[in-house]
Amino acid sequence: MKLQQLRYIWEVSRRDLNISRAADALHTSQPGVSKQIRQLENELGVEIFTRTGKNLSRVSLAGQAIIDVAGDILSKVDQIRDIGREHSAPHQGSLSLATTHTQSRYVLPPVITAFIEKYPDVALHMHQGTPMQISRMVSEGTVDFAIATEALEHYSDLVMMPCYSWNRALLVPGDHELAKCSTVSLEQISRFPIVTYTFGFTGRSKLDEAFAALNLQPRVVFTAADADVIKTYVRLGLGIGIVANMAFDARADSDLVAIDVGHLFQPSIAKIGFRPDSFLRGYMYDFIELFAPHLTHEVVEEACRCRGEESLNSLFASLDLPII
Amino acid sequence: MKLQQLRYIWEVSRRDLNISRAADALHTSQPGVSKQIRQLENELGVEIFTRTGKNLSRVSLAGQAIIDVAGDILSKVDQIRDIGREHSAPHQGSLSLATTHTQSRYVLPPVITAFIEKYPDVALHMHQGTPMQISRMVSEGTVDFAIATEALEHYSDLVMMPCYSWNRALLVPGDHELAKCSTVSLEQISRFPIVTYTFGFTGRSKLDEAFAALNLQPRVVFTAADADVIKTYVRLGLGIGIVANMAFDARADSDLVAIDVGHLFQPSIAKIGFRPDSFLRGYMYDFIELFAPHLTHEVVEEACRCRGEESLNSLFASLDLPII
DNA sequence: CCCCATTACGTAGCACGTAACAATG
DNA sequence: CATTGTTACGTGCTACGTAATGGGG
Repeated sequence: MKLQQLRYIWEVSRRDLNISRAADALHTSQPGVSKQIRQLENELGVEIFTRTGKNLSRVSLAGQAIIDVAGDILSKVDQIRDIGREHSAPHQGSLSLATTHTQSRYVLPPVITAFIEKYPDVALHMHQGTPMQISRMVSEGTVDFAIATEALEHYSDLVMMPCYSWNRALLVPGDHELAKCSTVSLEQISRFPIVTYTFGFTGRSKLDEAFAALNLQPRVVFTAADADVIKTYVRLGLGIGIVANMAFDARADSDLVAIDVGHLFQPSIAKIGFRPDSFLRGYMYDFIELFAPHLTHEVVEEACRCRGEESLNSLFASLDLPII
Repeated sequence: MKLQQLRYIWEVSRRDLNISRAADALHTSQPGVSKQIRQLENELGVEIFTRTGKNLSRVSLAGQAIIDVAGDILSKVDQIRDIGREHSAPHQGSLSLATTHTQSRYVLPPVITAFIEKYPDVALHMHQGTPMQISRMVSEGTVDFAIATEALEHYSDLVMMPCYSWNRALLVPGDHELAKCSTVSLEQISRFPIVTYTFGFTGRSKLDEAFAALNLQPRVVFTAADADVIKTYVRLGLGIGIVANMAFDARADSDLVAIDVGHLFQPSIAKIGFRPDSFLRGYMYDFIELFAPHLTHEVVEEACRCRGEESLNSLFASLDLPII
């Protein structure tokens, strides 16, 4: 058994059982891949892929188990490479994030600035996507970290750490009748058409819960995945906006009035998540700490060790989060 | 990076950093090992072993991390081999157990008999040792299973499942004054010299606790690691014996009288433990079920999935164990 | 007829073994 | 001087690439 062979079956299973495409992706010849797979199957005495005629049709039962373990092995091989790099060139490497619009547009810029100043030789890759997309990316190992408020729970195999707590702001045009109110109630809000996030984005669920609890039916006339679009339609007078409070920029949005409505909704918690079996480079720990100062190197390591849900929760129960 | 290289550094670190001995163990030449290690170090850009002159003196910081991951990889490679065997020859393979004397002498014989009848082609390896020794063996992967009452807790990285609950019997010679009592108290027992297990063996701790709770100081005049020795000294009249009740054989020990003292002590629970990352062959599931019928294939798989202590406990809380 | 996997075959690289060498106690 | 790791060198295996072959849809 050779690492190449594991890499081959892994890639073939990823590429819809197409050996040719897998060979391309691996920068090698297709007969070579074919032969190595056969050799591995011979050595193990079991078919990994079942063939119909000349094509691979599906993964055998044993094959699936083998490929899963092969995936573990390959990720651990990468881990060893990272350990080497960490000790030979601690300030070089790459860091890839997957985040939502809210994070990358309003929260991350100062963090990224500080990071690239400290680590100019670390190549930064940022991927934006829906909460579900970014969860999948980190779960599959495409990126190192995911940062989001929603959907990270769906992948239970991730380590998730709370970063900060935030709540909402009500945005109205300067000439709106609510503009002079320093505080508003849910009843008042529900009288106006509302522009806010699409379901599944940026804590939308907590918003719905608050109205439902009072048996109010808010008239949501427009939903978008990000606050920039929401603000645009608030400016057009389509309705009043409810956005994450970090999305209001006093300077750039001086034509709008923001009214804090944190007392009306449950706070949401933004989290950072990563695979528990990944090796974290030194600069990755630093990135986390830049983003969430309470998540020091030690706390993160402790969180990695906690496999169970409960022990993780108890670890963070005592910490008080920054509130934005 | 090649699997061989990982095997080499792993073996060298196991063999006290002696490349020559590692090469012997690996059935290859010593220069080959030396060269491959250097190549790996080159590729990773980091020294795995620090050398003083010509000898390897110790493992570097990065080296230790690398070796640990290499160990994981190698065990997963074995796992893949096992998956292959499981599907090509499900009734062939090997099963190695580490158990205490109590288990192997009194509890396991019928289980083993049934097992080898069902799986004549599975090579069975049994290792006997102290609770600490067998815990270490299973933790290091030397054996597949450990079966014991004590010490398995010390290795928290193991999956441990309760098998049966047992308590103690008092053994006295036929002419002893307690021989006619159908039931005895701790006070009565504490009046006589006692022969029982050495500390750390076969539930000895529960025994001490029971006396301590009543502020009694039993006169333990002789301790042994197994019931056979204890019975021998009871026969010699050195004292009365307290042993696990499964250690009394009505036929072979007809010269002794056994008095059940289960009401005087907390019951002990015998457990089976294995590494959570090991691949269990089909016959291994069957072995477990032969030994502890409530531990079916499904229950064991469920237990493997539970990483946390708590979730494991809650899984078994509802099961009622066989009582011996 | 195109796509795709397998077989055939030649080559280049490399892992491994033998032998010689160096350093350490 | 015994033990141990490294360097030097030759060889045999094999992984891989090119080319040819064969099935399926």
